[in-house]
Amino acid sequence: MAKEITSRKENYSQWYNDIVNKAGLAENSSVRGCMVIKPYGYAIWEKMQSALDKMFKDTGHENAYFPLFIPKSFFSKEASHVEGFAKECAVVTHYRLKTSEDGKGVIVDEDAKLEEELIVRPTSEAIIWDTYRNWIQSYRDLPLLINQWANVVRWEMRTRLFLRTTEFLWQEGHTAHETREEALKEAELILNIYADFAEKWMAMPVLKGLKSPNERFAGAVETFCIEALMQDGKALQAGTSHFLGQNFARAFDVKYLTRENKLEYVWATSWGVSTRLVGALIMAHSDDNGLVLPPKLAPIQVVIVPIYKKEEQLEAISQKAHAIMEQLKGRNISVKFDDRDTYKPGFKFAEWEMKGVPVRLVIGPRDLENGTVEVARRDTLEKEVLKMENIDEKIEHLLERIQDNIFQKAFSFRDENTFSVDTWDEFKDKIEKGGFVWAHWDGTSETEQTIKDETKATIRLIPLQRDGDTGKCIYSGKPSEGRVVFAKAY
RNA sequence: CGGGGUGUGGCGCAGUCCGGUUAGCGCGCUACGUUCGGGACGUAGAGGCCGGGAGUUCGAAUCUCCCCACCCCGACCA
Repeated sequence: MAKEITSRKENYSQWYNDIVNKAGLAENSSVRGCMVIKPYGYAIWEKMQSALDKMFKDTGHENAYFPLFIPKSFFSKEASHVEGFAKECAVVTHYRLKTSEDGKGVIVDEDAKLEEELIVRPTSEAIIWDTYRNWIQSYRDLPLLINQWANVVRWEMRTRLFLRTTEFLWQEGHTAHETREEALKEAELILNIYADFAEKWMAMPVLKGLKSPNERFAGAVETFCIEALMQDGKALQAGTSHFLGQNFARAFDVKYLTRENKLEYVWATSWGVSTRLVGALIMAHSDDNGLVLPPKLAPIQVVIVPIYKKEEQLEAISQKAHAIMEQLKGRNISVKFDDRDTYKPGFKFAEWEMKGVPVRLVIGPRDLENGTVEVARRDTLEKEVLKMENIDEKIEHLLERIQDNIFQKAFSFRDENTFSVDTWDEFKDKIEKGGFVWAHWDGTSETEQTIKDETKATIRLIPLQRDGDTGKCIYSGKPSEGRVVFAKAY
């Protein structure tokens, strides 16, 4: 039929595109590389936002908003930061248009050239640290714990809906602290929040770790990350939390008076997750029938489809449906009654399946007679007929089981696709097939780069605790302090 | 930036080689009726500067030249 999607086996990236398209999450816009996030996709992002926002606030962070534009000179104050982002910055050079000579269009007014060009933020460290200089004077102003929800622009060469777009939405936290230890603790706190969010809300298991110098954020001393495994065996960086040391404080001259009345540079962190998480969510759970959403992030958790022949039947069913809706809303379950009479039930089943609604209730004449309702779950596609009594409680439990089940499924998948190897041949073989590959590495950038050139695999993370499992680097044979996780990545 | 490809109703395409009345098809859309426990059907409709410009010709979606845009594959990346 027209609505069918490509199978994962046939063409994984086409499958992904089909889901984004047919579930109505997003579409390409007229602007190259930029997407339009459609209402259903945006609703998922809003659910993510509200959960994360609460977690940030519960740990003492406040929201603020900084400008979209960054003066070029600010941007260049931190050397490695510029180097990392310079290649992908959009630059504003003029502030006015005028009608063209032939009167048919508009052109840039060359007389309206900006004295100093503005960079469209690829991230906000520069403008924020320039501001923090004025906000921070003494240890009493610390810690400064700020987050902002914003859009950023990185001029990417190749884009994919949600996973990599020129403009994307994210949150970026920027904190300032008295001590190195405190800043490190903050970076790890956020890392744990990200991991918790991924596992408890997105039902997506993640590994936590440290980035190698090659993969580290431009301007950071350490980058912590969470990494998830997608169904095609590729890794996806789902969130990063950076310990910035005093790099930005030095670059922007942000000093504070210590308790001992001495001037010191402050210690910093920054951290972010983006709309890329929506892409991760899709690739973590969905199947060949469409999107599969974890109940906790599903904009619609339960859909009710009526089956009827005559108008009177619909009326009786509507009554039942509305009663159920009231009960479910009382338990904070979002529910939609799909009483459109322009589509047949079969069509609606397929459509809600495509959109990943976790639970579908079907009420028809038979159910009215028997006091039952048909309950179908999206994750397993199983159907059962339940008595109407305590239906709200049953559904609440079912949603919990679904949340749990899709996490377990993703967890087993990762488990089955995680390997530990000791030889170069084994390494190449496993990397080729996909998955996380634990292997010894000599700790040098050169080796990492060579491995990347030869296999396209990168070090996704270095585990936080290295358990003394020393060995020999799979590539160079030199000593290794412990295994690190390699994978091909998005 | 290299290499390949494609531009035709909202979407997916045919037609282009070999020029010829009114540019087709499927899906979707609108109205009405019949249907309704896994993607319904009938009837009647609406919807096109055939990517843009310049040529050749009695005549161009079709031939020639020049632009433009987008997609795929590589180098870069949350």
